[in-house]
Amino acid sequence: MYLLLGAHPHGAALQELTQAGGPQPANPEPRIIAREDLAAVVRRLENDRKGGQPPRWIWHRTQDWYPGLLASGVELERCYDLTLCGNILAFSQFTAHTEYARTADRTPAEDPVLPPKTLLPPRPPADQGALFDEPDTAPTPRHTPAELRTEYAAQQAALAAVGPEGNQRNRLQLLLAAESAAAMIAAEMQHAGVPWREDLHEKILADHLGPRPPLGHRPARLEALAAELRNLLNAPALNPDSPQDLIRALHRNGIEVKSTRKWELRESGHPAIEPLLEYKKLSRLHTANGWAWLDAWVAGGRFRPEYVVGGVVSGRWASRGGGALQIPRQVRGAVHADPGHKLIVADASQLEPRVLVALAQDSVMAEAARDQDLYAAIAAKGFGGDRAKAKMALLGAMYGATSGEAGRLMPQLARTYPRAVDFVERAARTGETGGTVTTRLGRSSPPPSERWFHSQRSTTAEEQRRAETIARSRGRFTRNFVVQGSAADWAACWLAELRRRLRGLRADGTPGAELVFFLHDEVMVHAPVERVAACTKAIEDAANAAKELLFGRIPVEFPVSMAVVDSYDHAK
DNA sequence: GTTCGTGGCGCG
DNA sequence: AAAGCGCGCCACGAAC
Repeated sequence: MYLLLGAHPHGAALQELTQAGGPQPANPEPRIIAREDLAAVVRRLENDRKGGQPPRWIWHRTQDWYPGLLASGVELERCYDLTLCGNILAFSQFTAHTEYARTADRTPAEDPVLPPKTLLPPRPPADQGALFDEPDTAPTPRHTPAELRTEYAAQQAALAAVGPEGNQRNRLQLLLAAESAAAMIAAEMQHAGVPWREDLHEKILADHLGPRPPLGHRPARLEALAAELRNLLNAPALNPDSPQDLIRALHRNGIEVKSTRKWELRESGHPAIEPLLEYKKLSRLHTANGWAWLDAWVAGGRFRPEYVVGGVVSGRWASRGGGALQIPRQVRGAVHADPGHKLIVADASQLEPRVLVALAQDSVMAEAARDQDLYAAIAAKGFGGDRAKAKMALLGAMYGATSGEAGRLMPQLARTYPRAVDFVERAARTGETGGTVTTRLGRSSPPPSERWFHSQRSTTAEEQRRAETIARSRGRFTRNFVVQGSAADWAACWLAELRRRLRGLRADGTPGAELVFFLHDEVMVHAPVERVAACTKAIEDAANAAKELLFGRIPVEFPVSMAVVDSYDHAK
């Protein structure tokens, strides 16, 4: 059963579709549901399960509906996010020949997520005066069931037009399902929150920085270091937070650095360098994850960031608020399981190189990828057992290193693994010449920038050199895009499969395990101790399922390393 | 006054 | 030792 959930001034407008492919409404007139009844109605429809399957909820954006439903205690099984799926279909090479992609708005959006094309123009309010007369009235509905149906039909038509070759239609369909599931998971994780012990966080801050300072003041430890720096650098008014101020003071003391980056500062043996690096480290803790951060982002023992699915062109998630995807190691001790619970921290080991092996079908590298430690296996084969070298070479190949040690190692890597290296090289050439590359499941890179097109028309030698720089930069982007993006495809399937299994575990109604955090190739599950074993199995099974969904049965392992801990800082 | 670009650094 | 991908956030300081 497919249910369209559209906006309506009174709450929502609901319409049932007779079948997936034929988007004909079962009820010609949408059912209007008052805002206060919505959660109850949705819950009833979700549990109705005609034919065993729960409905698939089709809506403009998961973020518009699902957080409110979760707040009312309603969890849903599946949805179709028209915005996220429309964005994929508008750009995918698999659908490039379709009407949908041809007429899509290709202007780079301010918003990372493009609205689907048929939903684009927000209609002006019918009556401007009403805004003032009835300030509590909901805004004019922008997406009626009819509009949603039109958009859904357009997207399904685009999908149906994908040829069967290379299994492209199935892959794209899988990506749309995984992306929609990801949108639900993001909302659910925000709803659940990361278990965060404020007392432990405050202890970390006090240990490093001293007691909490009055508003607008430096903590004691930072103030002391600043005083020491002013003294050592003979700069009584120095503000170490100002790079300009700082670099002038360093120069006056004969420390000839071009920037204040820490790797450059470490070169100098001046006695001021050590306290300066210490200052920078602690200052970072204070400003990024200090008391102000705690006040702003942690409440009721949970950290609740907003995740932005589709926020990165490669398909990775972004986040808004609280720097959720950059929780520094320093404060991970504050992430702590509730009594009677454990944190299961699972990490897909060396995901990107393994994805590269599978993409390139490099059977020689696949041998190394059957090993738990892929880098060590590669080192044994071509780098005289030097694991660090092997790792640097492989990362360099995926990132497009040209100089330095990584650059020098490239020929060595190419000799042993020509297929894998050739795969990323081809992606780079495609990008340099303005082409598009595509992930395993069909997410394509955006078209070249204005700057790239403009540079193509260069005439002078100087302009041509700049054009080459711009082209190489895009080559590095597309080179990395295929690997990072396909890894994101894998991770989305992993998450969706894991979510399904965790839902199964709590189907009996007992309190279950919750997905509480996701970071590119890592998930965190907060589970009652008696559920830990079932959860670790679910995580493993989900990883295997993701591999098969993407690549079928291939002789490449995607091992998951897991830690069952009370505290996040004990993982890894 | 606010907005925006930059340098720096955290994460993968 | 320090280059090569993707992000978000902070403080600063110039531009508006």
